[in-house]
Amino acid sequence: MVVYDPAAASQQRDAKRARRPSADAGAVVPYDVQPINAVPLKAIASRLPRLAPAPAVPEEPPCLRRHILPALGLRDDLPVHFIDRKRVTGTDLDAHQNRFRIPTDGVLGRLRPILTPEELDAASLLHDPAPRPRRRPEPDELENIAAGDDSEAEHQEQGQTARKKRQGRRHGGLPVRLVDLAAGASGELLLSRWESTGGTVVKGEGYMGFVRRCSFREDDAVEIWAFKQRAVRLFGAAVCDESHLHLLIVRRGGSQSQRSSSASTAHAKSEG
DNA sequence: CCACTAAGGATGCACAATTA
DNA sequence: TAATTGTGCATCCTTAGTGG
Repeated sequence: MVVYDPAAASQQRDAKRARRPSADAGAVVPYDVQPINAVPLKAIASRLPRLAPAPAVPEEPPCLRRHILPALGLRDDLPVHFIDRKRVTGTDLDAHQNRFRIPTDGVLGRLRPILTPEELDAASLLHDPAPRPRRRPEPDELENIAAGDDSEAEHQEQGQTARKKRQGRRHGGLPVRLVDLAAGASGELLLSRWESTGGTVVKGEGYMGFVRRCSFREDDAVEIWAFKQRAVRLFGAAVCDESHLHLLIVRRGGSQSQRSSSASTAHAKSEG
């Protein structure tokens, strides 16, 4: 097993490309995608919030290239990027929440550099929104919010601080697929960063169905890996098609010893 | 078939708790 | 102390059920 180092791999690919521009299909820059350095990384980096030290890149899941990528119809030599690790929370699995939160550090520091500007834009990750201060609205703002709402006006008359929540904006998102060793790939979900909190989530209709089938449970430690197959054409012929961005969620270690057996079961299931 | 209603799903804001 | 994360819940949307 080789620890995958995206930076080192990138350097190797660059070196290869310099020698043999099209010999290594896995290293070919897709014809219709701007190179990663098209993203104004310097500009982004200068505005990045202070990030925690990047976690050491763990080993790739053993069956990733042998089973998962082929099962998804993807090339087995795709670059796979470690995004981050986190502990699954109750809200990640809550049927009413219907979303999976991605740690901000991983999104900004490791996921964002691998996406094109178009993809970043779709996920609301292209620009860093100015942080909106958390504050209670001024009385005149309350009036505006409550305009046309008699009950709200009554509340104010009663000296209550109750107010209506603003209806959230629909953020849309970047189409992604979540992948789990037990559940396989989800349907098309959306990766999006919220304007209000800057939190990044994967959401969508099929999420809860995916969660019900997946191998992780609340309080499990999981790693998040990302991979995406870019379209490659050779002499006008499609060598491989563009795929969705895939986010692989793998349970690793975990604090719950009783879950280790189910983890191995899930792993064995995916292996077999 | 259409209109109405209720229940549950989907979404994202607000804020408390936690962390660095 | 500021930034980040986790949680509660308001709001809108969709769909199933019901009655005319």
